[in-house]
Amino acid sequence: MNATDQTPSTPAADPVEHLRVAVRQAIVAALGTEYADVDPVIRASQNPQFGDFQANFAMALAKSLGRKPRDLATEVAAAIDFGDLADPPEIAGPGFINIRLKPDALARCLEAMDDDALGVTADPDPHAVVIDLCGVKVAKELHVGHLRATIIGDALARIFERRGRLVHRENHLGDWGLPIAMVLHELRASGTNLDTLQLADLNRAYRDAQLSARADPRGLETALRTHAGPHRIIELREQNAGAQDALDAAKATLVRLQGGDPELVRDWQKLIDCTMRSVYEAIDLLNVDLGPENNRGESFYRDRLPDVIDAFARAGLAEEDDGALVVRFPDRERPLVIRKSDGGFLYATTDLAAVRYRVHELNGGRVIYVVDARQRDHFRDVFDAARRIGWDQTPDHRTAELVHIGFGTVLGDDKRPLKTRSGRNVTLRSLLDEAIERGIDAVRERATDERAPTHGLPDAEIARIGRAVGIAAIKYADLSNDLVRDYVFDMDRMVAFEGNTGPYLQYAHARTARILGDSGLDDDAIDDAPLLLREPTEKLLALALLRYGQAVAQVTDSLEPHRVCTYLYDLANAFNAFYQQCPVLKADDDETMRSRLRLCRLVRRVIADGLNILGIEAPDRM
RNA sequence: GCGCGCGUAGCUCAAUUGGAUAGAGCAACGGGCUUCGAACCCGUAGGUUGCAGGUUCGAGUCCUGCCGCGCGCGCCA
Repeated sequence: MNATDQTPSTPAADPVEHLRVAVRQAIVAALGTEYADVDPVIRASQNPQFGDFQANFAMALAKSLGRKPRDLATEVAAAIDFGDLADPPEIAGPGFINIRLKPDALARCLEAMDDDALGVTADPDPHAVVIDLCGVKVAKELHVGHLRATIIGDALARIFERRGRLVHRENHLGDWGLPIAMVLHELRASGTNLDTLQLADLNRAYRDAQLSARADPRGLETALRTHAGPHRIIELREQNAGAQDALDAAKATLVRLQGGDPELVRDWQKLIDCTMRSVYEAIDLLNVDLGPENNRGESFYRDRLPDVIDAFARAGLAEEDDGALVVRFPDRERPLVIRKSDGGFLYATTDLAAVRYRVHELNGGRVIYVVDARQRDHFRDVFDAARRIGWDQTPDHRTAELVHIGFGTVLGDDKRPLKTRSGRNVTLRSLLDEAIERGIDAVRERATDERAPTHGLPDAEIARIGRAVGIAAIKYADLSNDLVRDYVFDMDRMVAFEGNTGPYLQYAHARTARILGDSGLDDDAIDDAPLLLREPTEKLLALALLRYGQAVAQVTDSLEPHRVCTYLYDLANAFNAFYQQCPVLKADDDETMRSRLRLCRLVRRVIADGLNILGIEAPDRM
């Protein structure tokens, strides 16, 4: 059920909608029908002294009318009829119109919100949302960078799905370039049994392949210039020659692979299978919705690449330069190379084929790339090239939005990109294992308290909850700050469970679950309990709950998941304040108790739903 | 050199997309459990939002110029 299914007699959940209608009518009444399109700019007030909501249209509108904003606000305010929705508005400052909801109206909105939709409106746009996420490189173990590309993409996908959009999660595997061929060649040359291939073999082969192909022409130059001993010079010459041999061998392997050599293709598939086995282990721990059905890697586009080149050539958008084919842009120096001088294709070619596929064949109205910020220039080039050739036009002639979400780097406490002590990339798995261990420790420690509902639980259950807590800590820490910024990875802070953290939200959720469980009442007994919002904390909690739908809608618009985090943190704060001040099971009378239980149930649903769209679990106890 | 991004409390981060007195958490200090879970709540203190101009009723947010840090800069992905 969603908002659009509601009968007209049911008041919509969001008071902002009601206020918008009323203020708009007042604007028309005061100024005339030609102002019917003016946005009343209804916002939740930040400070209770300015009411619950405010209408901020007057200042900008007065400017265009050449009038004093305060006079205009006064005039419109006099024409506002909020009926039994709100008290008569007050004018403040330069022309703010402050609005205070009547308690009954607040309760009615909240009751209208108390269904499966929870105030989240459906987005009727029939176009798909395509999300490029994860970014697995075959034969390479996942590291910290993949954490962000995976969980941010998954969270966005969930949020769009929550609003009813069709989402395509695209795992654009790096499965078709020279690096893969190098590893493949290395494995075959070393006689590794590919049927028992392990991640460690892949890691080793990847490293060896990189090493043996690394030429050192500069070292040779230096050696010659500084008249190094003949021994050293011979050594370097051999290394360079060896590197060239290794590269040639890898290229030959690539050519055979691309030519469809059955044996090589079979081995190549084994490489992918091995890589993906470890990827799915991590994905599974992370509670991310991604499977084989989401794989559409570089190899998928290989047959479409010649056509990309032809299309650009036919459209007169590409030109030859030093034997390469490039697309030039009027506003920047560097062109986009779409075909190498040796006739080979590049990642830009593949990306262009992917844009076309995603818009034309998947009918994507928004194509979102969750890839780290360093590739910003690359995607700008690719998107601009795609637009110039018209590949951003959906089959029904709508202009698709192509957007790169360039997230920042995960830093260590030295403010440098996170590395191990020995300077290696930190594997995702090691990060997750530590988070899980810390989560389990915390839950186990907590369970020693006799009052804790986890007291006496079997160890396997403690471990299950601890895993959810540890993963929540790590994911929430990542999702809760602005994507574009780098952030410092600090496990201690994440698992401290204080402040704006995943476990803090899980705790608030567990509190509601405990109360509801202890009440002994089933849903029927709460369903139509009248909501009595008498205490200040009850009212603030109600206002916080009502903002949920807007918080979700905002993220499908801005593509900033951290706003849902901030919202949930505010809600949990409001709940904890309410919890502190208002006894629920020990309320003075039965009516109050049932009202407060209903509030708890709503909080529980919103937190669980909010965490779910972030890909975070909400255990009933912890 | 050119391009892009980022500078907010001692530390880690927010700021409803241009709105009122810039808010949280940590660290510091003070208060609250014989009552639903204290992983909590309430309070005190902490700021020239890198600097300088500009736009306007109003700027952390937009524009210009500096400073600092990071990233990128044709045939790797």
